[in-house]
Amino acid sequence: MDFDRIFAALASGPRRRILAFLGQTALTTSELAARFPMSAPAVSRHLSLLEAAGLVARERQGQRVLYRLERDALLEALGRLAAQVDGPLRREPQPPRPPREAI
Amino acid sequence: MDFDRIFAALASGPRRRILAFLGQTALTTSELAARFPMSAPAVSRHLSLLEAAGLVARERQGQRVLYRLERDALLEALGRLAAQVDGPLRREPQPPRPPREAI
DNA sequence: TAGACTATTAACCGATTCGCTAATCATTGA
DNA sequence: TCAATGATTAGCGAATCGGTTAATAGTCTA
Repeated sequence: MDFDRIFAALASGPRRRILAFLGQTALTTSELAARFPMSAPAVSRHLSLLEAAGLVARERQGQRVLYRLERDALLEALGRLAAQVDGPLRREPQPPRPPREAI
Repeated sequence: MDFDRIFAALASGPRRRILAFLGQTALTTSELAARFPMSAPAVSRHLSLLEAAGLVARERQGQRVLYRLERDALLEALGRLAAQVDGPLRREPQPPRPPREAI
C-alpha cells in the first residue's frame, strides 16, 4: 500500500474535494472539471496523482474516462495511520470487528 | 479545526514518523532529533508545523520543550475525511458510538 | 478517413517545501 | 552577570507543486 503517495495526494484541498465528489458517484474528467474553478488539464493531473496513489480507479468508456473512488484503499490508509499513533495502552488486542467499523 | 493544515502536515513522512514516536510518549525536540537522520532545527520546524496544525502540543520544562501528541485532533481529522468520502448509502444515520470506536 | 470531442502530456512560471549551517533566543546555574 | 545548554529563527539552494496554455493522443461518427 502506497502510504507515502496516499498522504501526499491527500495534502491537496482540491484533491480531497475531488475524492468527496467521487464518493457520491463516479464522474468523468470533464464532469469534474466543470465543478472546479480549474482547467481540465489541471483536474486530469490531480486524477493521475490520485490514481497513482491507488485512491481512484479509471475506466475508459468510449471517449470518456470515468473515475471512481477506491474507498477501501483510502479508509485503510486512514485506519493505518490512526493505528500508528495509537499509543501502546490503546493498542491492546481487541476482538476483530466487521470491516465497516474497523475504520 | 484546521483541516487543510492537518493534511498538509501529514503529507510528510518524517512528520508522520514524529507523530508515531509521540504516540508512544511525549518527547523533547532534541530527543526526537536523536531518533532522526535530521538536524535539530529541521525537527524543530516540523514540530512547529505540527503544532500549528493542532496535532501536537508543546510544554516548556525549563530549557527543554516537551511535545506531546494531540491524539484526538488527529483522529477527528481522519474520521472527518472518512465521513466525507463515505457515499450517501453509507452515510445513513447511525447510533452514536463512544469516541474510541468512532474512528 | 476526416472531423469533432474528450483526455492527457508538454512546457513554462511563480510559490512553496525541505534540508542544511549560522545566528539568535530562552533558561539554568556557577 | 556570564557561560553553557536546548530550542528556534534566518537565510540559502535544490527540488517539487500547482496552475496556466499549447500541443498531442485516443475514440467515435459521418
